[in-house]
Amino acid sequence: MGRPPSNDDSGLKKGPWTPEEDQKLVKYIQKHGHGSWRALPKLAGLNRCGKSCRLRWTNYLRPDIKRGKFSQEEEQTILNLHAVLGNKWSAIAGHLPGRTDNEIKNFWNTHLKKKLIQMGFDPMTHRPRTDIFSSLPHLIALANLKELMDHHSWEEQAVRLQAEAAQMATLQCLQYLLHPANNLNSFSDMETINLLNSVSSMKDDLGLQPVLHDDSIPFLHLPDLQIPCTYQTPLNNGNDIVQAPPQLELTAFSQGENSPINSPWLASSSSTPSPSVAPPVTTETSISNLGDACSTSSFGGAAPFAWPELLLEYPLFDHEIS
DNA sequence: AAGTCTTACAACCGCCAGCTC
DNA sequence: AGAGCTGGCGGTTGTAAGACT
Repeated sequence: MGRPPSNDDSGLKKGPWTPEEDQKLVKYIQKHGHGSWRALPKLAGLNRCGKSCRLRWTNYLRPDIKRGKFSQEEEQTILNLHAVLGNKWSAIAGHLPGRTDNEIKNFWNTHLKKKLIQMGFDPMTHRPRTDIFSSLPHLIALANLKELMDHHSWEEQAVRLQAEAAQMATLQCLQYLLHPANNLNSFSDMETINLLNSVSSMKDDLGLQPVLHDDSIPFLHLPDLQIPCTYQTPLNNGNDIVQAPPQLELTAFSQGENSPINSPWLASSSSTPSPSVAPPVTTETSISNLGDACSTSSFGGAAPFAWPELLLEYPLFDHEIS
């Protein structure tokens, strides 16, 4: 791996390091310390620039470097720290003894970033992406197809895929709404509309039939979770849609329950219509048994994850998507 | 078996902050 | 004050190795 040996304009060697060069560098630093990196190459008998020597030492040759695969614990630490620190690789590396910023950066770019995207989270904000609902069934179907083909009929596969996609999308939707950063009162009209459209199109894409609730409420019926949605769209009536926001009402029901379960969260989350917005966005959300929903779904458990403001849980796939 | 695509990661590049003179 | 130097950092590149067709 790496690059072919080459020399820059000043005749200094570039590209991958040979074992002999490594040996010279290690020997010199062990005996004298690195001192001035600029002066080191000449003193150590290397035809390299000081910067190249420093990188080779700090990223590869340093004796305290831990090599090999990242453990689950390290992976979780990186996720947690990245949510707080962002791409501050050196700061993250400071919390992982023996790991270099370069190694963590590479691991992030090749593994964790993709993993978050596949789970439907924005790797930069660590928040659920609201634009992925329509593609979820496809993603999950790809992940499950091979395994399922070995054991089930196409009809069974279709039913299971629909259920899993619906659960996943629902959980992400609810987690997004639950996140304190998504202050429901501060939802922009377009965000709310997009969210509703996502839920609505998800329902359509999955072929789930709405069940009428109270004769008027489109009721998205999911295997473990039920979400009644009342909304008015597009409400434009010839006016700008932005001036006529929809009304969103989401209530989570636990499996087997006929009525929503009261939760402390509900009391603190009910929004009061803001007088400054006319007509106001009125959004009420109650969530219960989110943990149950996780455990009864096929996500394979949940791993604790620290949002900057709150400890939430990322539902983890029990399988890799390739 | 051969060609193509994807993944992993070492190494490079450019920018910037801090220090010295 | 500001020019030059140095080291550190994050982003990007290039390619070997493995996977896939």
